[in-house]
Amino acid sequence: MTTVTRFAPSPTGFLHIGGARTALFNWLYSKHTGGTFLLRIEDTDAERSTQSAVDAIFDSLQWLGLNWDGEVVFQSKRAPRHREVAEAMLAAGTAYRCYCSPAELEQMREQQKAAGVPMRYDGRWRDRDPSEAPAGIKPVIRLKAPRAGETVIRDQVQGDVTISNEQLDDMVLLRSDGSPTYMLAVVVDDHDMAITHIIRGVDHLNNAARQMQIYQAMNWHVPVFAHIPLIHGPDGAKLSKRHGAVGAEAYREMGYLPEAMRNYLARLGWGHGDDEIFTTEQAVEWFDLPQIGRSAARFDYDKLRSLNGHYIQNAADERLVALVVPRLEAIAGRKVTDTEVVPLRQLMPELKKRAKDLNELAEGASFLVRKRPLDVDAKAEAVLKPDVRSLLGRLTPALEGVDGWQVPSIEAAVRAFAEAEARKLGDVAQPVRAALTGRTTSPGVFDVMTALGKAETLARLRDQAPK
RNA sequence: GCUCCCUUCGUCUAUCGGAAAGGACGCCAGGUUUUCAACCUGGAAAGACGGGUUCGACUCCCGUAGGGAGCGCCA
Repeated sequence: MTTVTRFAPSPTGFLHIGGARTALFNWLYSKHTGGTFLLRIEDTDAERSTQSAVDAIFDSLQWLGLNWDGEVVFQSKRAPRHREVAEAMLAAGTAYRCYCSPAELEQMREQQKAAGVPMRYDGRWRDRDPSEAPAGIKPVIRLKAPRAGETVIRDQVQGDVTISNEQLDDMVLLRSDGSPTYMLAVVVDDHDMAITHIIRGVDHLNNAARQMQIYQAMNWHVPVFAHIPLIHGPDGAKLSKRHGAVGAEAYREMGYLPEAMRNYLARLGWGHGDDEIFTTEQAVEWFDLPQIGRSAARFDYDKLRSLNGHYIQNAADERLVALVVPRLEAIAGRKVTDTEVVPLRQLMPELKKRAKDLNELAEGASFLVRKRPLDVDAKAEAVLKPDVRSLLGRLTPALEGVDGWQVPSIEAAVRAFAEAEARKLGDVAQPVRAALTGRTTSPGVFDVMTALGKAETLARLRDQAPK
């Protein structure tokens, strides 16, 4: 049997980072088993669903490289089929009409709460004759759930979870306006889409029991369940807006590489021995359901950044150049010219060692596109003391005579200068860095000087030398 | 309130009845260096608590505490 997995988000906002991981796990499992990965948009809540959220989901999944197979299924378009199943259940006697008003149900719940008993629909219309139906009330259709026995979910992650059927009430399948509820819709869609494995967050674990009752009522084959733990914020609390970036697209903006996200997310709640850094191909090869942990994991930015730094270091220079140029343009407030891209490309091997995200990479390269006189940050300013500035003043003439302007010739000249000044090389190099980049961190100064060219180098040095 | 789930270094995790409880991030120290970074070496750091079961428990069972999820004509 080939496996069919699915990712089924509701389009009520951006793609949550937990949702991204759920999608990743489904994707990995389908690839691992050579199966199919489907996407279904659960947009039955017309009130909260938006087109922009749908677009954001597509966009984020594509960015993460989690491509789905076949056509996207929109749940809202399947309402007639959901209704059809509800009618079939009615006909089969596994569902019934309930004429309770919302107010009546509210009252019932309050009484139950006051009495300290579980809040559940008491089944008052379960065996009542429809002829007793009050006029003017449009009924809902409820599942005639088994009242005795128990429902056990054989979960690949959580193990066997047994829930007494007494805990489960007769849930609404079809609302009074004829629209299907989520519970009905998921089951019907998963069945119709021939989903074999349902991998989703544990927040659906309790739902799984109710859904199983629908499968059983319809005599449908029950798919394999795997309920994965949730991701919490760094503080251990449920991930929410106040944690900042919770949408996948925010991570793209923050300069994370999709392969780093995949690696990090895969490692959150799943593991393969001591392996920390692995390719997506390896993840596909190794991924399996039983290896998924049962406890919630906290989102650790430091570890993500560390991984991202690793992937940046190993990324092709050309790719990084392309990713960084727009960010450089944002910093410079103008287009980056083709001639400026040349030194950027040249310095990329050194630049990328010093960045944990694309924004840091752009910041590190920004001296290449900044105009003179350079803005100098506080740390660099601290380096440029008066005596250091006069030192730079003396260095400039020494550099003017350098022929060839390549690393060896520049280095020879600077070393000779340092020696003549009875200074260590570092005493000269650090001020030069500060003057040329306005920062205290950069690639090697000789590389920077070569990239900048002789004229620009001398000009920037003179800018910082005493007048 | 009721039901279900979870609990190993600060964080992510390995362990699947017998190990000095391993790795990674972060942190600290050292090395290298032209600064920072990268890189290399070393270090501190964990089985929530209490009972069992067993010759022997991080591993199995029970309880307590803490955390999470669910209990809608939301998804």
